Amino acid sequence: MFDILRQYIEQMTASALPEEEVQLIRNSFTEKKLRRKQFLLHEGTVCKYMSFVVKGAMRLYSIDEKGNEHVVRFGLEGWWMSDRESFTMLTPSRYNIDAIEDCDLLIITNEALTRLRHASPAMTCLSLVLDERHYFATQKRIESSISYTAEEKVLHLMNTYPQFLQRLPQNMVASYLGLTPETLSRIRKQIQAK
Amino acid sequence: MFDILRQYIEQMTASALPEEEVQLIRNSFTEKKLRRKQFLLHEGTVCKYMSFVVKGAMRLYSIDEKGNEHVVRFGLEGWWMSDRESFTMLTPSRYNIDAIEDCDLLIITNEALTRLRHASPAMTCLSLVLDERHYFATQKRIESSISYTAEEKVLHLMNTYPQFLQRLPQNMVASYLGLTPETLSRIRKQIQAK
DNA sequence: TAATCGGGATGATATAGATCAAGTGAAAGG
DNA sequence: CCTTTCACTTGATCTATATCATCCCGATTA
Repeated sequence: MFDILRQYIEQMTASALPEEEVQLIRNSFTEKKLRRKQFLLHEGTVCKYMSFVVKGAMRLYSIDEKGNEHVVRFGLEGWWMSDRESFTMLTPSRYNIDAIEDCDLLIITNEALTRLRHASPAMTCLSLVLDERHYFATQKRIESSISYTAEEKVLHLMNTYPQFLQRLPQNMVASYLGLTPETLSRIRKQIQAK
Repeated sequence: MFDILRQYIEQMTASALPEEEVQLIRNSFTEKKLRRKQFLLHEGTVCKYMSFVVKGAMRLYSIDEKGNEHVVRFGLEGWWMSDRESFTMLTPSRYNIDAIEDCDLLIITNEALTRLRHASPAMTCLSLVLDERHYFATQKRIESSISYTAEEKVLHLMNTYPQFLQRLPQNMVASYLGLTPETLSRIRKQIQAK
């Protein structure tokens, strides 16, 4: 399980990890399995773990006063999941994280991550690279949410993350796009027809 | 002008800058004044500068095929402005940045910033702090854009950035929220009536 | 003193997308 | 194996917001 993370880090930082650093990193993470529908984070609690998704699919979502769920983000293989604000600031989260499919995770506490960042140059580098990519991706997502029609949003998603529509429940993808499931269903049909 | 940046850095990193580092930082930035409606970045060109807004107001926006402008982000005093993806990757930008009011800026090139980050611990720390804050802020903005009604979006903006509605043209704020100027105008009236 | 212009307000109307409701098929769970 | 649930589709209707068209006002500019 850890080998996947190791490969991932070497790829993202474009450098081989010295054996010493591999051990350091390995010892900082814990394996965790989550069954479908199990929670990694409950609203109102502090997000104790940052988790690396080795296998499976997760989502981070909020629930409004009317009880509607709003999917803010998905996590598939090779993605990180946590409510970063809660994780970093140790404040109670307004979000939930649960497993959409059975998951294999590698989790790390805030404390361990902080220590690791100081001890491992590769982890420092990884953080920078990920923050940068996240910045680019969210800017595009914001732009699409303020400028695009529903159909454009779906087409854009099909280009950016084609896996989402193939793999994840459509009602969750609809929520992620800020649409209703009915609208997403109709628009897909419409797109298909071309 | 530079003193503002210095204070800002000391505040954000919660530590006093040694004089040597102050000089290093000062020498990395250039002063630039921009008159209202002048551009810092034109779509199709590479974003050469990251700029710190000492005074004034700017916006980063895209233009769609129909010629509509979409404001992705504003920059007021104490904010940074650039198309980070273009700035970092040296790729042509799809965005424009121009001045909404006359601006005083401190600008830095990618090369100088990279050098500075290596030479100045404070700048390294600043980058981390800013990335983190940006992460928190964009997650909330995405959540609001997928979950809120128009009225909720306006109320949320009034809580988060009350300056925007007082200081910036309403049509630009509407665009930032993904609404039409007419809708924003009506909703404000409606909110006022309570 | 106009004449112009850009931002904002407001009314009338149109429409994209939401909501409500029903039916279907597949899969989860006892 | 049944049966209960859930995701998805489709149709009918509703409504929030967009669009279109004027009008207004204050700030430039001629």
